[in-house]
Amino acid sequence: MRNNESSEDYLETILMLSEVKPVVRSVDIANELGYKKSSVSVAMKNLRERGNITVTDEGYIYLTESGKKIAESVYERHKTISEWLIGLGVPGNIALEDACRVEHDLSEESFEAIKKYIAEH
Amino acid sequence: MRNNESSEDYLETILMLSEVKPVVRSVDIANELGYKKSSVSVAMKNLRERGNITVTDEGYIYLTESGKKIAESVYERHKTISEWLIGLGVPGNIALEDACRVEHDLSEESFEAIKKYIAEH
DNA sequence: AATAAAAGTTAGATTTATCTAATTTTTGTT
DNA sequence: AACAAAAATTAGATAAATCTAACTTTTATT
Repeated sequence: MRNNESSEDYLETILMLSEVKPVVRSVDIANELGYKKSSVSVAMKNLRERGNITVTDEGYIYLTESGKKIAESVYERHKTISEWLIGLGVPGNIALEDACRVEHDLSEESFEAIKKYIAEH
Repeated sequence: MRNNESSEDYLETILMLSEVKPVVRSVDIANELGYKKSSVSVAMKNLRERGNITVTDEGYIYLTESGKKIAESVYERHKTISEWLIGLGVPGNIALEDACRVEHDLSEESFEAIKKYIAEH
């Protein structure tokens, strides 16, 4: 029915992991998301075929330009939404969980409007 | 992976339709949501089995108490979120589409926090 | 009452994203 | 080099929500 929520989550996770680890492998993603390695393996194959990631011979995963663009967009939403919810008094763990879902749901228009509003208040 | 988004949508649609129509039938839901009759038929069977709706011999669909509770909760979110987005300058049609998605993804805590914030501003 | 139209149901297909289990490949340690 | 451990892959299963196509039942019209 909906969008590429699953793919967006994988790309976002690759970006987040790459900020704290020297290299990102399938097994790192599996641990981070709580999925089985086999699920991640299939998902990486799809992302590779769609040109959103490259995988080296050693199994190191890198975002392509298109993948990075998606990942950064989702990650920005994640941070903006979770910080905003926390600012409204929502407990951190709940705010983060909610942000993980809502980040995929908003149109560009709505997200920009929210961002602008937050910046002004 | 996630919640009962589909079921919540059906229940919300039944509630919305019941506000503007004397009775609600499967075909009305199919038209409203743009689904095939067969899909709605299966979905109504599930909602019936879960005790969220009753269906009369004539095929009229009514929410049970539990169904109404879910539907009203989702519908309130729908209205609150869409009105808020519109208030931020998001075009109406986009705000409504976004609300249709976000309404299923917010925790009770986050929704209440947003509602409280809106009421105070 | 006969027939057409509308509504509802059933069976089977499709897609997506996960899983388990088994296998293969790679890496690291003795 | 041999072996164990870790990582990756493959094949097949499952679940959810939709679809198409065919069929049945109900309602409305002549």
